[in-house]
Amino acid sequence: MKKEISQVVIKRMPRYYRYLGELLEQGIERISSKDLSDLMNVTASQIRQDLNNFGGFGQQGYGYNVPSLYEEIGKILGLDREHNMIVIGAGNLGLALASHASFDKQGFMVRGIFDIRPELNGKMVNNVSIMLMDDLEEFLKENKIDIAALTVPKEAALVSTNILVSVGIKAIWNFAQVDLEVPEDVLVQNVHLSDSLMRLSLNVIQRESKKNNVN
Amino acid sequence: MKKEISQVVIKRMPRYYRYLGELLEQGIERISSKDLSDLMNVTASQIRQDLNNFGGFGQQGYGYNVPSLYEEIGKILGLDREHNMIVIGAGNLGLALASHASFDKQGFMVRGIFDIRPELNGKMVNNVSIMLMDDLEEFLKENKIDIAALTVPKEAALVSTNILVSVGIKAIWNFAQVDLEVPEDVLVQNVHLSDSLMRLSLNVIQRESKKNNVN
DNA sequence: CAAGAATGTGACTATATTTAAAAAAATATC
DNA sequence: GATATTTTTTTAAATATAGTCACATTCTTG
Repeated sequence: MKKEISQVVIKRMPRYYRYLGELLEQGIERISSKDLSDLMNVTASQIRQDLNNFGGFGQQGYGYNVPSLYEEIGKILGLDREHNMIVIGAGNLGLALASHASFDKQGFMVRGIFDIRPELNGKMVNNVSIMLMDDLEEFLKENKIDIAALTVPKEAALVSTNILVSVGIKAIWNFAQVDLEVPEDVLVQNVHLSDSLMRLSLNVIQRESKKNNVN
Repeated sequence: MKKEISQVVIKRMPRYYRYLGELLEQGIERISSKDLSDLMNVTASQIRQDLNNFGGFGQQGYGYNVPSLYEEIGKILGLDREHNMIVIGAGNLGLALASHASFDKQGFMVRGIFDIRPELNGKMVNNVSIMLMDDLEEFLKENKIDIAALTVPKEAALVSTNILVSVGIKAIWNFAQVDLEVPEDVLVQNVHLSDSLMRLSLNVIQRESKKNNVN
């Protein structure tokens, strides 16, 4: 029986990967959980426990081998394979995602961009062509797409989601300001920018009121 | 003695605000925590407890008044005031933030965009002018800016952060792939898009391996 | 081969969430 | 119009989850 890995742990994995990548660039061969914890401002035991969810990558008396741990976490994150992506919405946000170099590098390949505006049809962005929303369904039937990024307004997002789900897409990266309703086997990863900004604002206010408070 | 509000609670507040906004649009006057919980797929007790962190907004036997709760949560999130923002980086992502209509509506006003590329200097985006990075420091001294959004590469983000901090900016909305080091009184809200995408990827893999597992 | 280093793991503590009990307000009933 | 009943929030207690600590075990290294 495999234990389910909790979302809090999953959330931390990309950050480990990022720091390991930097250590790798610096040519550092080994690192202890203690040294990594100092670098990342988390406890060493959390690092050890997080990693142990996926396996024992360290070695007593030695620590962790940077190149090998980097590779292992990469595998855990699925960066050892290619992911075929499409972007729905050719606005600034959609274009930003489609032309983001580091996604390519990590194996997330944008295979198409879709928009409702006819004047954009056929335009190329970063070697990927913009197509019409009307062509989405057929495109999805002809190409094996793993992930769809939604960068369209609320209503359009709901319509698009129905198409995506009906064609069998299993992962949606949602930037629209709405919670998508999808079948159980479809994963949705939300990036609610407004929510994030409001959180920042709330924290600012909390900070202020705390400061003004006679403690 | 005021109890500190935990980040998990803060994270949920914008979502409540979003749903309350939709109820308001639909002209719904009152709602019980139970009905809201069905709508939002969280437990009713969590809603009540979350809201009670900020005050008693409900009424026994009645539930919550939608317009008034919407307004109260708005205040909590700081949407009753104007926030002056700048965007650093006039790439697609920066432009997306600068031209995002709903930020304006919620009181987050973009007052300037900064970029290193001289050819963009003076261009207008959504009634806001693009300025040179060299002019950033002076601009910040002459204008009261509350929030700076960082949409530049790693190295540029670190340089910009130093300027921002030195001039006294207290809130940074960070889209760069790096953890910023700032004094204790400066708040950083990270939006790590790559991390988010990797998390989606990891979850997809987890889902797959679970499916293939003989349980 | 022995001393030191650092992981992996189980026990403990803290935090977060849910359930349960109590209190208050609104509506129904006489 | 007073009283009983229902609704639903509050407050408190219990459970579940997450994070930390500490140590026995294992590996490295001189």
